Amino acid sequence: MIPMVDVYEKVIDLSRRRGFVWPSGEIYGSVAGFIDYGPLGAMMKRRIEDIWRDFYVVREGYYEIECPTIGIEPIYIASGHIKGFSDKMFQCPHCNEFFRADHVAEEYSIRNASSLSKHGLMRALTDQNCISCKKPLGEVEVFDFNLMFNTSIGPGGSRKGYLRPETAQGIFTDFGRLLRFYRDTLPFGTIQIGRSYRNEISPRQGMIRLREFTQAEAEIFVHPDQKDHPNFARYANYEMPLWGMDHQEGRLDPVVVPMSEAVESGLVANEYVAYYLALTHEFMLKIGVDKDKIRFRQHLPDERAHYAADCWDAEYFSSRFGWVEAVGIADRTDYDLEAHAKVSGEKMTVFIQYPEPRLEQKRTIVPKMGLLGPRFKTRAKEVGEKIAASHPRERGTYIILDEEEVFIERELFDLRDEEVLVRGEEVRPHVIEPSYGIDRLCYAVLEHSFYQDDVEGEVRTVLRLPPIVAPVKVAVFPLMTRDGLEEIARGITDAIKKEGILAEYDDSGAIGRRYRRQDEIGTPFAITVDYDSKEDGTVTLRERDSMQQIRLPIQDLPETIRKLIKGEMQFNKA
RNA sequence: GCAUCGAUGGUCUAGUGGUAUGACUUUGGCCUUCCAAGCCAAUAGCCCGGGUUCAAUUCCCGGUCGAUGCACCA
Repeated sequence: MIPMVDVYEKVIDLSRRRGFVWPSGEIYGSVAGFIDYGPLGAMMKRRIEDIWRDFYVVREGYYEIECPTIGIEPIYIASGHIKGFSDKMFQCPHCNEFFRADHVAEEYSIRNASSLSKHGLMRALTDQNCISCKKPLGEVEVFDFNLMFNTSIGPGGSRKGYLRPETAQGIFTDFGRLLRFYRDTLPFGTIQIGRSYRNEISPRQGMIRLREFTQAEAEIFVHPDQKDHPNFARYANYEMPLWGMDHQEGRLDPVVVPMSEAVESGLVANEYVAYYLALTHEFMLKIGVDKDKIRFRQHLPDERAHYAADCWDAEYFSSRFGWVEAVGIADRTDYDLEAHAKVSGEKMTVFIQYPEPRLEQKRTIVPKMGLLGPRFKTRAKEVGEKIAASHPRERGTYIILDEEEVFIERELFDLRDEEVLVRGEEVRPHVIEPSYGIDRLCYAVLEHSFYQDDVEGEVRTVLRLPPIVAPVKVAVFPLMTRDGLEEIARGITDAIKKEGILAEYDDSGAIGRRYRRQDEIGTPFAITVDYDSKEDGTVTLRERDSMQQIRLPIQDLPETIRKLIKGEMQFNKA
C-alpha cells in the first residue's frame, strides 16, 4: 500500500479525467456549487439510485412519485422555509462585507437579537462599528437573504415560485391523494428522487455542498401510537455504531448494540426510526461505503428541530472533510401535516375505524341565535361560534371577546346530551423521514473505493466499486490484434451485451495498459482472448481486486458474469 | 462575501514583455503470447474581462475557480 497524500485531490482528478464528475459549464468559468456528472458518473449515480429504489420501492413497497421542482409560495410558508430558511443580513458601507445582522448585534450584547425585526436590528446597529473594518455603520439596510432560489410564474410574474429546497414538500402536499391511493390505511410510504436547490452563500466543498443536488427521500406516514415497525424482526439483531447524544456530550465513543436493544434502552426513539437506521446502514454498505467509516450520530437537543421526536444522521468519514452527513433520519411527528392543514385548510388526517364502534356521550352546545342577534348585533355570529367551542358551567359559560372575558347566561344556549355511536377517529399521522444526499453518497463511494496498490514497484490505481455500482461491468480484450483474436473478442462482447450487461471492447495498447485503464474506472471483470481460445474455446476471466485469473469456456461467460455481478457466485468458485 | 496564496495541452510541469519546455495520457502505425515495455508519428495549452505597451501568457486592476483562515451553512 502506498501512503495517500491527499486522497481527495486524487479522487477529484480521476473523476474529472475519466468522466465521473467535473465542474459545470467550465467554458464560461464555473460557478461553485454546480457539478456535471460525466458518462461514468451519471451511470454510477443511476446505479446507486436504482439500488435505493430496490430497498424502498421493491422491498418496503413505498411507491415513487415525481413532483415539480418549482413550488408556489404557500407551500413554503406552510413548511417554514420562507421564514426559517432566511437570514437577516446587511452590508457594511465601508468594507462591503456581508454580515448576519443578528450575529453582529449579539456581538454588541444586544438582547434577543435573533428575534428582532429588520427595523429593530437596523436601529440596534446604527450606533455600532463594523466588526471587520471598525468604521461606524450608520443606517445600514437589513435585508432578508433566503436560501431558496426564487422565480416568477407566467408572463405577468404575478405568482411567486421557489425552486424546492427539499423533495419532501411535494409528498406532503399530495398527502390526500396518496392516502386514497393507499386505500385510507396506515402505515404507508412514498418516495421521491430528484433535484433540490439551495442558494448557499458560499459552497466550498466540491461535491459535498452543492446549490443543486439530488435527494432521495422517503416519507412514511404512521399512526402516532403505533411506531412499531411490522418487519422490525429483520433488523432486531442488526448491529452498527450508534452515537447517542449522551455519549457525544460525555465524549464517549459510539456504541455497537443490536437495534432491538437500542429501542428498548430508549437510545433510539422507536422501532420505525431504528428500522431505517439499520436499513440505511445496509444500503450504504451495499453501494460501497466503507464499513469502518460509518457512524450514526444522534442530533443534540439544540440542533434538532423543536418538533422532531428523534433525529439521526448517517455520517461517513472522509479523509478530506472529516465526518460528513449523508443521510438524515427523523421522526418529524405531525409537524408537516399540521402546518399544511393550517395554511391550506385541508384536514390532512386519516379516519381510523375502531375495531368495535363505541357508544359515547356527546354534548353539543347550540347557541340561541334568535336571542344573540338582538344583543350582539354584527358580532352575533362570532359570539355563537365561541359559545359552541366553550366549556359551559352550570350557570353559563365564558368566552373571550376583544381580549375580555364575557359571561354568557345559560339562557342564551341549549345543551344537548346524546349518545352517539362513534365508529372511529380522525388521526393525523406522524412522519418518519429518511432523507439521503445522493451526491454526498456518490462522493463517499468514490473516495472509499479509491486505492493505489503497489504492483511490482508500479502504482496501480483502482476503484474497488461493488460490481453492481460499477458503470462498466466487464472489459473484453484480444491479447493480440491479429490472427482472428479480435473477431472472437468482439463476439464475446456482443454476447454479453445481449444479456443487458455493459461490456467494453478494447484492443488499444499493451494488455497491461488495458487492464489498468479498466481498474481505474472500477470495471470488476476483464476477459482476455488468447491463442488457446482459438484451440479450445476458453478465455481467461480476471478479477479486478485480486488480479487473479481463471479459465472458462466462452459459452459460459454471460451466465457466469451475470451471477458474479449479482453476487450469486464468488469469483474463486466460478 | 472578506483576507492570503495560486491558476501554462486531458494530467503533471519548465519558462518568458516578442505565442511556450519536458514527461505522462490519448489517437494512428510498427513491434509484442497476460498486468501502464519499446520505436515512429499525430492531436492538444498560457482561466476570463479591462488597463499599461509597438507588443501582455508574463506587469497593473477587476472577476471566476481552487486551497487556507474568518463568516455562513449541515
